[in-house]
Amino acid sequence: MFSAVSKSWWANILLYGLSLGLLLAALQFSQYRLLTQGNAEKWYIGLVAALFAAIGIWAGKKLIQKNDPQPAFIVPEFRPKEEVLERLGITPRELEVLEQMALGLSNQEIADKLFVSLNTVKTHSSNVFSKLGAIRRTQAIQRAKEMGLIA
Amino acid sequence: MFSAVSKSWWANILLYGLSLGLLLAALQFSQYRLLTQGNAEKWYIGLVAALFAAIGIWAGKKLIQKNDPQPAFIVPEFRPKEEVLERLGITPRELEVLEQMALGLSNQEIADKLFVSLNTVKTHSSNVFSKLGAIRRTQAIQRAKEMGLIA
DNA sequence: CTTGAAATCACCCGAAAGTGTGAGGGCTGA
DNA sequence: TCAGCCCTCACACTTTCGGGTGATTTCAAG
Repeated sequence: MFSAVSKSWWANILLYGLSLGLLLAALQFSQYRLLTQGNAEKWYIGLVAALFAAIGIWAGKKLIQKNDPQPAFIVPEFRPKEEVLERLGITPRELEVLEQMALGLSNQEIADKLFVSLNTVKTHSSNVFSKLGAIRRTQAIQRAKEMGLIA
Repeated sequence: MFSAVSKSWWANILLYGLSLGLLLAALQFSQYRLLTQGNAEKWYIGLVAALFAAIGIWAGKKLIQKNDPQPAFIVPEFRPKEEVLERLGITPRELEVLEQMALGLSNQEIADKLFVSLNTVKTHSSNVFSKLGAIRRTQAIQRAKEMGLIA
């Protein structure tokens, strides 16, 4: 995720630099044609200014959009924070139960989905609660979300 | 909310136009001083281009930040989607109960917090469940979140 | 081989959640 | 004034949760 953001960012920087370079080149080229006509300078300067303001707006827009970590449609791929899991001693199975809980499933439904008994799910969820310092499943979900354990 | 956005937007347009005008004026003024020095034009043009690119980026940034409702760090201020609330017929009080539920509070705690009886909270939550098509509070929370009703 | 963590399951019991029904008061628009 | 919505509360009932305790199995590390 971090590398992806950096990559987009550098791509935009390069893109912006490239566009700026190209425009400067075009500018250099047309300079000799226009400057010979005498009083065209003020229009020329104005045009350049407007053009670069426009490209600036465009570039700024692009940069901001990429810097914002909330694209929401590109890659919502979620990864639970391993360090928190280890610190709290939450096992993989317990995390699975926690995830299903957050989806709004009952213990019985989780049991069916994970092919274990209802009692097993209860045990797992009880362990999760104590490890999260929660006394209700809604509380556990809330805490897990703000800790980055579940999406 | 809508009027505020429009206001900010127009303020930015005005600000940008003003800056552009000032720069053009400064440009006009310095033109006669610099152009007399002969080969200063290319540097001059480049400076103008860079300057306007910079101001363009700044303006674009400002405009985007105001237009984009997802800045994430500037204003986390959350607003439930009114159209969804109306479509489902969820009343203000029901939404309040829903929000407290999502924070992991029990019905009794919600009752204490909102200064109503436990039975009242139960009634509200029952109504919320049926309106959201949920049969459990965790499910209701999940649905409400993906519908943008709660944070 | 022993020890321990993880996963599995069972039973009991109290607390919380959720359902259904009924009802009264306040406010508003027809 | 009256229908309709909202908020409020009650009570009985069923279901689900959550805590506590204990047990078995598997598997990997010591």
